[in-house]
Amino acid sequence: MNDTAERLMDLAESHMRIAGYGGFSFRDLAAEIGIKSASVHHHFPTKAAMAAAVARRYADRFFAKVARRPDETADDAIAVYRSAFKAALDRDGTMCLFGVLGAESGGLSPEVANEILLFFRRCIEDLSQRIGGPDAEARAFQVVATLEGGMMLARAYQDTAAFEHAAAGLL
Amino acid sequence: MNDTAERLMDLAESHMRIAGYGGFSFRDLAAEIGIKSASVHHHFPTKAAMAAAVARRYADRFFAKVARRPDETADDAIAVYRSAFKAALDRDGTMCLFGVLGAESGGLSPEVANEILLFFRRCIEDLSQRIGGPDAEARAFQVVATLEGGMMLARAYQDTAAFEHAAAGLL
DNA sequence: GTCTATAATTTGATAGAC
DNA sequence: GTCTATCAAATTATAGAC
Repeated sequence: MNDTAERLMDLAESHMRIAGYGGFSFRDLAAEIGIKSASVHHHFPTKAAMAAAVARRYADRFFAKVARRPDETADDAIAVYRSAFKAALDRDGTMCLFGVLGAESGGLSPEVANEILLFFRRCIEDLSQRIGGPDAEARAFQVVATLEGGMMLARAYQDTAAFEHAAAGLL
Repeated sequence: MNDTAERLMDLAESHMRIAGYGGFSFRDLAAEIGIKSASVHHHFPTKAAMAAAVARRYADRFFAKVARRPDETADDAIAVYRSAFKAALDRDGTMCLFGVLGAESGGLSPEVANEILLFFRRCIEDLSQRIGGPDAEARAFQVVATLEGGMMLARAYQDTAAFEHAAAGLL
């Protein structure tokens, strides 16, 4: 992966986390790094392919960040997920990429919609195992829903305190 | 409010709840009821104004549906909100209009973004009062976040069971 | 209230030179 | 890897007739 492609993905991710899939065009990205939109197609054949690539990179980084700790408890696992989501919010006030894309997934191409499904399936599966017990899966759904919903509220309020309030009751 | 405007709002709401603000055009709506896009501008001056009107109508209906019951407990109030959100999901599998718009609110015009903020503020204020107690506001944020996030997960999974799992732990 | 016609802009994408 | 040039399509919106 060369440098220009990385910078394009950085910009695409940033725009999508603010305004969704429709929140950027190849011309926007090209202008921001000083090239032409035709050159963007050299790195990514279509917009959908680019969004899918950005989604995969986001997922890779996310799951590296929440990797299982030795001797962790169920509450530890939940805290790790909460911290991972919160980090993005604190950095620049933007929400989880998959929270944005998931909300508008009904209008996205199958290749992007599939990445969304893979991300959340993996979240639920991983968290369920780490929480354990009879209601682990339902609890995992609750944790992910609360964190994603909390980020959405923080976005609407333009105040990260909304996320803190929402997530406070999880532990 | 005449019949054509109502039908246009019905369609706009449906499209937005599936694919967000970018999920419809005036031409789409016009074609679906057999008129031309120029005629849509007779009912709504701009797309943003139309979206704001749809948002206000959705909020009015929502708050009528969750209106406070006599002698309700805190759990009753939470159950009322859960039922109201669930109803939409069961009807056609689409999520809350404000959940979709909230996620992409960073790219929406101020007049639409403001309706989003008003809706969630009113949700939190109403729910806080009906829950009561010292941590009522944080609890209200948690409830709304979990329900909105749960709908988003149900959308991504294309399975309403995801919402059920997420919301199960609220009561 | 709806139409035709059209303007002005943006968008995703391609062909081919350098 | 980036460029110029361009295309076809879509989008929001307006003017003015009926």
